[in-house]
Amino acid sequence: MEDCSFRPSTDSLDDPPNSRLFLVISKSISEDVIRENFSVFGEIQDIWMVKDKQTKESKGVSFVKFAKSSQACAAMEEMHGKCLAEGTKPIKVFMAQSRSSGSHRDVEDEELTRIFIMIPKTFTEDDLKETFKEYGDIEYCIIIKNKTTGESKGLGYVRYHKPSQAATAIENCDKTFRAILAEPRTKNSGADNDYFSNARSDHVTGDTGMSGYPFADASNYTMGDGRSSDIITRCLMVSSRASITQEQVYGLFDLIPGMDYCEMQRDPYGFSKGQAMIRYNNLGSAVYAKEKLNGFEYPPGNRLVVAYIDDGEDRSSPVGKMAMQLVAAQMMSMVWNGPSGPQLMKTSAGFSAPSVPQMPRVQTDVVLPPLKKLAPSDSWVKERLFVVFNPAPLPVDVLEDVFCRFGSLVEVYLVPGRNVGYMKYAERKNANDAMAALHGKRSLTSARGPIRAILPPNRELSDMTFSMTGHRKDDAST
DNA sequence: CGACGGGACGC
DNA sequence: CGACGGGACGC
Repeated sequence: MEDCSFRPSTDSLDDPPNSRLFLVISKSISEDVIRENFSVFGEIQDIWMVKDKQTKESKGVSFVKFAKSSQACAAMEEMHGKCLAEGTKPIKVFMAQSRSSGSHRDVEDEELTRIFIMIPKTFTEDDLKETFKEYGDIEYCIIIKNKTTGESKGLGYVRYHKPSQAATAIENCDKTFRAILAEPRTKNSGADNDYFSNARSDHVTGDTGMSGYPFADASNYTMGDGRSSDIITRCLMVSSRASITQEQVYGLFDLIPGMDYCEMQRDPYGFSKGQAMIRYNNLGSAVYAKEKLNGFEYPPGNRLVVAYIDDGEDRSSPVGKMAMQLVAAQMMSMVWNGPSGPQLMKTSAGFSAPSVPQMPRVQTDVVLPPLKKLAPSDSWVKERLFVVFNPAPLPVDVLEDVFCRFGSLVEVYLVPGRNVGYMKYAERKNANDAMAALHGKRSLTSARGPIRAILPPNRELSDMTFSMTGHRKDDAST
């Protein structure tokens, strides 16, 4: 694997951290003797004895660089206090301070024996112990909990007895634990912002919008609501506070097939009014678009308002309104969602939709597996797909629809303000299956541009890249 | 007490 | 082309 004995000792950086030892030894000890005694602990990448520039005489100080921190730690533990030759003083072995630190303070075991990890919220301290005892004797395990509710914050500490045990755990435990050495607790300055970090809500995209947003209550229409704005037409008006381009509106509403018109509204002076008109060629698409996109955060944090507008062509009598809604909703439900679309069920409550095989809400030339349930939200994420959208992200529910089909999808996360996101899976195999199925295939509804995704490892680079080409419903004929 | 050298490019 | 959000302890 990583023999690389030909590699010149170029690594002047202390990489990985804590892999270089600082030795205080008798001036009479040679480099060869050091090598003999230390190479039994692992791959030595470099030995450097500090010598007087003129006399070339050893100053009794050496550095030994190992490939791994665990090797350096084991050597330190075993060799500290040993005599390397008759009549010489016992050697001292410390972890070398990182070259950039500038400090020459001894690194204490205290700083090398406690690891800090991310764990599922369901993990108990006993689970922690069971998981991490294979790397060495554990002094204690602690899970960080909310002090008032006692609920786990998904973070923990494991204190080992020896630095080599902590290093081995960091090197060998599952990467999803993100194990690192814990900063010593005594130092208050580093992480004293507990109050801020603890106040974080789970919803990154603030929920502050609903209250105080003038259009907030214009969301889903309700049955029996007699407002005159509830006429059903093929024509929609979308309003946005944040500036939004015609491209973006087009991309968003074109996700629903049947759009035949989309235009930003401008005032008489040509300034955008933050509104756009969209017309579909059928009522069902318009109903579905309003249902799905009204209140949708786009860009994240900006709640779109979508309402029907009367284009003079699709007036419906108040009497027929409800029937129209039900028919349109049911139709779209069959086409897009299968019988169990959560939002549409609200509209057609009590109405038993015909049983239709699950059809994806997206159009692909890939045969997608059937819908699968999402994994529980507190599932441990073992793999993520990194997805790039162009020009704009697809709605989360559409992405869920596609990516859940390979199983164990935990969450779709879109990076706020960027055209990228992550599909998180509880099982690596499912993520790989999604890649295998979608790699190079034309799929997904029309973001009018390619969507590409890669499988990023949690740490390592990966060359597994695939692209999904946007597919417009209305170019099926071409 | 006991702390920082050597070497150097390929698209 | 395009890349992030979590993560710190009452001694």
